[in-house]
Formats: sequence, structure tokens, C-alpha cells
Amino acid sequence: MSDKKISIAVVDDHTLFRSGLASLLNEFDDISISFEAENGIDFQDKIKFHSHVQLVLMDINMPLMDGYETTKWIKNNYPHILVLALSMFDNEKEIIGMLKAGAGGYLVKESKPVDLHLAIVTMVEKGFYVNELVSGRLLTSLKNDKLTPHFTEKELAFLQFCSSELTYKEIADKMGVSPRTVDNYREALFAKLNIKSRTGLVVYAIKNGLISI
Amino acid sequence: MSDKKISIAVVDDHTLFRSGLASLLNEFDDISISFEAENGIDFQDKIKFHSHVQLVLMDINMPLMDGYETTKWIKNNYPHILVLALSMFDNEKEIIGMLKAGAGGYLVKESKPVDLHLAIVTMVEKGFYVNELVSGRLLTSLKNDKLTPHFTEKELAFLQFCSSELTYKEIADKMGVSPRTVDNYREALFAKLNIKSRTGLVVYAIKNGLISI
DNA sequence: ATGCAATACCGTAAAAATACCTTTTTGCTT
DNA sequence: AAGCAAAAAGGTATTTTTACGGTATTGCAT
Repeated sequence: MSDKKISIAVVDDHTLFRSGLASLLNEFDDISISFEAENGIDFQDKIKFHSHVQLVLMDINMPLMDGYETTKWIKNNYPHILVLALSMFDNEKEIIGMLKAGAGGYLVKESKPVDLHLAIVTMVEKGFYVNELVSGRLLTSLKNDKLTPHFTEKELAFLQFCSSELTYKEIADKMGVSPRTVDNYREALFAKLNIKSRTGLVVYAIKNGLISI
Repeated sequence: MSDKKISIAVVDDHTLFRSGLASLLNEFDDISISFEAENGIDFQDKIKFHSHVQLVLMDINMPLMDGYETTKWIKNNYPHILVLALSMFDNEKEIIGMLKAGAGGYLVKESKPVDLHLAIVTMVEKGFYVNELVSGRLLTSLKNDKLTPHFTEKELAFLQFCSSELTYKEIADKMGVSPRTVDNYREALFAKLNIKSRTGLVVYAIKNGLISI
């Protein structure tokens, strides 16, 4: 391990969590907090004056600029900076998304401080930190890649309308296509998702974050 | 203000948040953290040995025993202990629910440390802390009280089934009532919610946390 | 240019969902 | 025990949804 302290930035929109984390990490004598930011935009402003930062603890869901965007931006503009994702949830989509964006590790906020410390020093030494959570999800993600269906823009728009109280005829009007075409959208989705009712479609779409309600 | 430190417990299932918060608060010289707990059950175990605690910082969504239950339990068993709710969200249902359960204040996790400190000392002095967030929600809650519909157990069960792909006839079977009765459930819900389709019911139920998907 | 695949479109019929109005049963109050 | 209100059940009709058969159009690769 280097004899210099590891320089860290914390990006999270929840002020209490962010400050608490900073306070906690400052108690480790091999870590020092350089600065905090409350979202990606804020981070972009502040990193200019702290380019010596080695590692960023990155929340995912934030207003204005989220963890995915911010991580990609860091990897484009400061490729030497490591990103460790910190999330509320053990969510496969988030894990895979952050790793794709360039994060070198992923921890849930349920983790113990000592685990966070281990993750940080491991990232600085090896460039990445893969715990059981991440390795497990990587494997299932590989398996599921072929099974994950693809949706066209029209199908996604149709799904969004499905969650309203419009009839299919009205949806066809809104989408500017014939009612029969809307039938095709529905039947294509039924077939590939093995679903048999409009209700099922809507629940599936909500569950998988395909639409907003 | 008393010359003794304010003794505080932190209840939150996110270890990093909990520890961070404890670390942060320990930096205030009028506050000392007595113990941490990761949910209501854990709190019940530990409070026995720390009955001098004056105030509990209480998360809401936790496994095993959530913030509502834990707050009610505290008010029944240790009525002198103050509860300050700490939530991720500015959510009216949560705010009103926690205040009803016996919390004396409500802060979102976006708050600044200095606001948390102010809330804590205000609670110790006055027994409650009502910021603009809470006072605003209290008022709108009063207005909405008449408008908030009430659901029977049967209706809630029916809503849950509605989110499946069962037909109404099959739902009637599952619920052990006649299909006509299921029609009544549906029509009662349509009427009181001003909804016209099964899809609308399901989306409403999901939006308002009435069912789990 | 031609053929292939994806998309859009059409007709018909059956099943499910919705609307409205009525009657029976149940549980509670007095 | 009588009366009342709520819940449950019924009849019938219309609209919407779903299923399945097929045809026309479009875009793209060869």
C-alpha cells in the first residue's frame, strides 16, 4: 500500500448520507476526503480543482446528472480516476449498468464500513473490486442476455399507452396507426413475453421499468 | 440547553448510512451516540441496556420491523423517548404515518447536517420539530382526509388479484365468492376512484402502494 | 430488380370486461 | 324480534379485449 492517503470524492444527492460517509471515511488514516458533490453537474464543477482525486464513491440515482452519466464522463475526461458505485439496492440492472459505464466496483449501502474500506484499497491496488454480489450478477447477466427481449420504440410507446385507460382504438388514434396495427403490437408483446392480458403487460412494464406511471 | 450531551440512537438498515450518521453526529459536542440498530427488532433488543437514550433517529423502510411499528412500540414502552423520522423521500403518506405513529419530527436525508442538529436540539427542548416540509404536508393532509378513500380487506385482495392475469371468474373462484360479487368489488372501486378499467385499477394500486408486484 | 423479412393492415368470432338494475343474504342495532 | 345497511349474488346487454385466419406495404440486402 502507498504511504500517501487515498484521495476520495463522494457524489450523492442525500446530504446526510454524503456527509456521514465523509465523516466515517476520514476516520480511516489511509483515506482522505477531497470533496463532496451532490450530483454529476456539481462533480464536473468541482473536479477541476481536485484532479489529484484517485477514487469516486458514486451514487446512482441523482437529479440533474445520474451515476451512469457521471461515470461515463469521468472515464472520458479523467480516465485515471476510479469509480466505486454505491447503491441502495441489490439491483442487477443497476450493477450491470454501472459496470458498463466504467465503474470498477459496486457496493450496496447495507455494507459495513470495513467492507467499504476493503473495497477502496482493493480498487486502488488492482483497479477493480469484485465481490460475491457483483460476480454472481455478472454470471446471471451473461445467461440472461439472450433471454432479455428487445422492444421497438412503437412497442414501448404502446406499453406506455397500455397503462392508461384508453381503449386500443383510442391508442391507435393517438399513435396514428390502424387499430389492427395496435393489435399486432399487443400480440407481438404477448408472444415474446408469454403474457395473455393487457393487465399482465402493464404489470410487466412497470416491474421492468419500461414505462413511468 | 442542558449541559449534558444529548443521548441518541440511530435505527437504519443501511449500515453505511447509519455508521456515517453516527460518525457525523459524534462531531457535535452536545451529542453522543448511544447505539445503532438495523431495524426495530434489533432496537428492541438493545434499548434495554440504553434506557437513558433521549432521542431516536428512525428510518422508515426497514426489513423485519419498520419505522412505523418501531415508533409505536417506543411510544408504548418508553414514552419519554423522542423519535425523529429520517426518510429518503418527501412523501406525504410517510410523513403523516410517522407522525401518527408518534414521531415528533420528520427530516429528509437530503437535509444538511446543521439542519439535523437543529432538529435534534429543538426536539429535546420542545418535544417536537415541525419544519416547513412537515407543516405544509399536515395542512394538505387535513384537506385530503375526506378525499382519501377507504378500502376493505376484500377490495385490497381483489386489487392484488387484478394485477394478475386471472379473469374475474377465476378471481371469484380464488376468493371463494360469486363472480357477481367480484363485479361488485370492481364497480365499488371504479366508483370511488373514478376509474373505468381494470388496467386503471392496477396502475392506481401500484402507484399508491396498495399491492405488491 | 428481386426476394425476404418486418411492419402495417384487414375480417371474423369468441372470450372477457364493463354497465345498469334488481334481489337475497348477512350482520348489526335497537 | 324487527328494522336497517352493507355485502353478496343475480340477469341482461354492450363494449372491449383477445385469438387467429389472412393480405398489402415497406425497407433492405443481394
